[in-house]
Amino acid sequence: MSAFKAPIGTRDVLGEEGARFAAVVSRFGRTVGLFGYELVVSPMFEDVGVFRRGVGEESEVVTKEMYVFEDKGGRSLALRPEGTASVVRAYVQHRPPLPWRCWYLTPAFRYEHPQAGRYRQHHQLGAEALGSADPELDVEVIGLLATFYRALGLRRLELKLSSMGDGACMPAYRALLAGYLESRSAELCAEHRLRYSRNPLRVLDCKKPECRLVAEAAPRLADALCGPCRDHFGRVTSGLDALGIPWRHDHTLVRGLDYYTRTTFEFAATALDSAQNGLGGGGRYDGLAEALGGPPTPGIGFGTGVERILLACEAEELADLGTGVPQVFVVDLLGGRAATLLADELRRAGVSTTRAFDDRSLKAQLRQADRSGARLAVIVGPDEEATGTVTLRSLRRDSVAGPGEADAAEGPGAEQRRVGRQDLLAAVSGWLR
RNA sequence: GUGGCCGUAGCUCAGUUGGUUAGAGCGCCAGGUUGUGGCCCUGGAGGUCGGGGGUUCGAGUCCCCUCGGUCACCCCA
Repeated sequence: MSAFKAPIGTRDVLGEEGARFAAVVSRFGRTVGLFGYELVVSPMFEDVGVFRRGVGEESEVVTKEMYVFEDKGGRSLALRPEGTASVVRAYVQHRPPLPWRCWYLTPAFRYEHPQAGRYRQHHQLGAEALGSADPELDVEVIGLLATFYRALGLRRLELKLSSMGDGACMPAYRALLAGYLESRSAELCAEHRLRYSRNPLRVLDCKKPECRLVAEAAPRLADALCGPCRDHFGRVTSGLDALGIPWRHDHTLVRGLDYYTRTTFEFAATALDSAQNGLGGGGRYDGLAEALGGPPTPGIGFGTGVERILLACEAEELADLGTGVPQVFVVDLLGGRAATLLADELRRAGVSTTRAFDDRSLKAQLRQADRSGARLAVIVGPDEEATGTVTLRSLRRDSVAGPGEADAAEGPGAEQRRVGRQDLLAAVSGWLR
């Protein structure tokens, strides 16, 4: 096969799916607008250090999944594997007034073996809020994501919540856990027997039965939290309760990115039976700005995958995401220029309009009009031209109501009628109402 | 990175122990209607059977390699 295909793990979104993709994005835009977040656009590639130091040297994403390349100037760059590190880098560079609350849509690249709901390029919608350590901000950000999912009509969701502690209690817990694991290291699975000391937290969500057994009895982070972290977590959960957002404390929620402190959360779609049912997640990253060379600045945010959302909507059979079908289809038997002008007039008036090209037969144009999903055809041919009129024809089963003369041959209740050329807009908008 | 399953028209698939010019449905295009879509009828276009090599008189069918898809592990959106 000599024709090119999209690279492995990537895909083209078009047709019906394109309409749903656009609907998801626009609904996110509406939601963040409701919350007063501003759009931030940052580059799709960054100095590789942004991710190494931001996401974490030890993380799976950085160690094995990054697309790293050298440009012609010898700079070492990486395609962004996620959104947060870039946004925080932009914050450090521009220092916008705090609190800075923003949102984005970005492709994300990870070199992984593709499978259901997982691609080498996927798309994330995200929001970040920097400059406040107030737990009410955590509640707002999680609430924003919940509001968005609700706006899409998603119902079968589970919110998992945890706390990663902070600079005071996390290192102590890590040491405590490492000590515990050492005492039972012989019982761990082959992989973790050798690597538990490098990142003890990973053992907690290892799926191997032997590790699970050891993890059951391990000291819990929730019990090791310092006072301030415990208070913070309590304020977050009570805030979610107050907003009526159900949640579940998940001790095994150890998110893969190293920058998280305190609150971490993840929404899973229970309607999805595939292995990848995580819709979106995030957390607080109070040390991230500093790690990227900026002033200490607390922050919290999330990313959510558009492809996963689309899968979840499909699983919950949410058909009504609003497709981009036009309202009017102009049929032109005069060679095509008349359609250009009529479509322009309708579009200027805010009526979404499409038309045919290549001067096809009336039959062919109407067939195309039917398929387009438009409600109404506006037909111009020699007869209309001679009489200064246009013909409005219903493309549905209903008849053409409103102003204008019913087609003499069809009588009242006809599915098409003639109106004066100058009455086009009034007749069309009357009909579409 | 590891493993299971699968690659025949745009899509979903059929193709008998290897045997003539590779089929169907849907979709697309045209006609049946001197200006009327949806339903129906008729016709048409569209395939180097993923690619390469091998076995054979002969390969969509058998063997090897390779590329791709899919699902799972790992990890994550």
